[in-house]
Amino acid sequence: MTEPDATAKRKRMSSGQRREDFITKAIAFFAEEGFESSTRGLARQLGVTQPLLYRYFPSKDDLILAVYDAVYVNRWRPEWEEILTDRSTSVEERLNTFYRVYTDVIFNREWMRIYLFSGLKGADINRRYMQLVRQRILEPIVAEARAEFGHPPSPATDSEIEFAWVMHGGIFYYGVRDLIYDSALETRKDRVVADAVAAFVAGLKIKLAKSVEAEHASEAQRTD
Amino acid sequence: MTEPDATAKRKRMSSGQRREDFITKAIAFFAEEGFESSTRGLARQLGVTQPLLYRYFPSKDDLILAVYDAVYVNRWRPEWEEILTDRSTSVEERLNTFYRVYTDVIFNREWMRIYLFSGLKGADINRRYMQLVRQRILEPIVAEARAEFGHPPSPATDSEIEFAWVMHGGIFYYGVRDLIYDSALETRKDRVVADAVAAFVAGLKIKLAKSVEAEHASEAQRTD
DNA sequence: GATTTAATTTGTCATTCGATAAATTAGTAT
DNA sequence: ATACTAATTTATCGAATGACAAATTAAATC
Repeated sequence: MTEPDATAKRKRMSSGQRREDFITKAIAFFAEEGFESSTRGLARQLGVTQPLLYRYFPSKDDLILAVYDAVYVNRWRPEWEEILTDRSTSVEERLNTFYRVYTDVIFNREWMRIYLFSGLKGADINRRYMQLVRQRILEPIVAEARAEFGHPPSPATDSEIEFAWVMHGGIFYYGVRDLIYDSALETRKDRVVADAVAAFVAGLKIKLAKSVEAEHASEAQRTD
Repeated sequence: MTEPDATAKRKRMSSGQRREDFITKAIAFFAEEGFESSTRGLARQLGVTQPLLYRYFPSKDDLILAVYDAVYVNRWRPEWEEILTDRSTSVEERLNTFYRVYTDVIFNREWMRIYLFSGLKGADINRRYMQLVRQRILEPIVAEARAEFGHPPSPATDSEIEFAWVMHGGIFYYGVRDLIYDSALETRKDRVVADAVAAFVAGLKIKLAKSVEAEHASEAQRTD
């Protein structure tokens, strides 16, 4: 439709290339139209007939699983975890660096809409993804902050992780507002992230200090 | 299915009652199954035949519009805005009170899933809702904070509103994690809100002070 | 109890859906 | 050029979809 289709009939791709092409374009298609959209509509965008899809994927659901894999698994960068634990800079700086590169990956219409659609279709995939975020991102963040603030390295409490989740979710939701609703006011992403990170770091410092206080108090009078 | 259907054939509702009943149950149905689900499936849950729906709503889309109205318009409470501007207590306390009652309304699976589904179906309704949140909730919050911190009452900057959005979005996303993904760690809602609010208030105080600094500096040397 | 009104169901339509089988055709090896 | 292989299309199935028209039936009115 938009493309002039240079080689009028550019048929016969190799099996591997075609499969990759299908997945790439299926991501774009499902991101816009949702997973309930027809395989015929997808085939139209692929410039191919609908039954051909079934030579590469046994069923529509299998194609969707391949899409999940391409988005959630393949786009995850192990370096992210290294950024957060590199103690040559402050936690605040590391958080800014991390969210800069992390949002470079997830702040695009495709990723976000696939994420939202998949979450509504069935919570499992998103739950798994959120567990990954928790273990690989939020737990290290809290642990590193504890260390920097001079607290003993005990496992993060649920309440602390949840506090990190609120920052993370706030930044994520900023992306949703910007990329899905075109409603972001401040478009300088790095500035929004910097403000959120600064508030989180300062907030966590206070929160950790308070929990130490509370612990001392309860230790003194043996009360919960 | 779950209900034993007490009055085996409880037919003939009044037009008004039936319409209300349809909308109420359509909210629950579409929240679970999505707006693409069939009118026959909905009719089954209503204990009624499918064509009857078309005596009350000209089309499926009209029914969906009625659902939007019931969720977004009818559940909005004007008192919310009063809570935020009641200067007999601190801004932090007001924010805690507000988010307590606000989340009492929107933190339920139905509301949240309808919100997410409608946002993916077409951004308009959600954009309108977000504009309402901005004008009636976030603008007042920033204005009240400015006043409490002794700043002159100038209109909130985009960056300040965005900062408030990040708190709001963080709290919202906490609800999503809790109610849609069953993945909230800290289930004491009020505690999560209190932490988020405290970090926001402290963060905004610093942010406002910084922007005053920057303004003075630029005034002194006539530079942007 | 007969009549009227309006709520509800039965029956049906043209489309669209995911999926399969069989026919075709492009590219490669001989 | 011929034969073979694999990519792709054509044709088609049964089920499900939104919507409409006509028949039915419960409840209100007389």
